[in-house]
Amino acid sequence: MDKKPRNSQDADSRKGPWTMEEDLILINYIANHGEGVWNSLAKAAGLKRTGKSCRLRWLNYLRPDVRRGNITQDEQLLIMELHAKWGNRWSKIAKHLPGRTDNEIKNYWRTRIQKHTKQAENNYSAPQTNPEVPEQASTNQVCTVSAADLMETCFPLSFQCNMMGTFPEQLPMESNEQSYWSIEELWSMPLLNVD
DNA sequence: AACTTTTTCAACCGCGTAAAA
DNA sequence: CTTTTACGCGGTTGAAAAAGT
Repeated sequence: MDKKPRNSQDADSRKGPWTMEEDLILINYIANHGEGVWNSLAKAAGLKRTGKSCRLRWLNYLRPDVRRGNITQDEQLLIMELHAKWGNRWSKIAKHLPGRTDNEIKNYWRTRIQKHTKQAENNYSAPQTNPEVPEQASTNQVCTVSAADLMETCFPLSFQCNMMGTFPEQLPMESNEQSYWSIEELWSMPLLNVD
């Protein structure tokens, strides 16, 4: 019957999906005043949103340089490489993928990569109750096969070396021999030479 | 064509840390 | 120096879309 025993701060802030009006207000405000200082920005712009919400909306969606949609093969591989190195440091990983947000990469990893990793794992070690979690990149990962292991298993060494140093924004793409696999091909690979 | 299950992804939450008071 | 407030990050959720039956 009553409302917000809130901190007076975000007393009655809206939640849920952003409307087009809200988007426009935010875009317009930032165009005129710049981004940052999100709490006061939210108020000043007249948005009934928390600063947090504004920040997220701007960073992940409205910012002019966000690039959403299809992750390229290069990006897939880069994500795998960096995740193998750093674990779930999404923000850090995102810094190496221009236009991609931590949120998107995190989503991508969980839905497209982690799922398949688990599947692959189950395929070669089904009856194992508690497989060893490889100690990996400081953060706890939910997946039990690290991307590093997977890479090791799936990629020819020469290719790995190729990737690790300077990641190819432009590698010889259409060379005669296959240097890349699509993520689908990748996951369908046998994984049997893991003992 | 209608219903059910699965997948995707925008947005929320809590927590740790940094900055301000 | 201590307390409060803001920020940024990573984990998680749930509605909508897509895929399956």
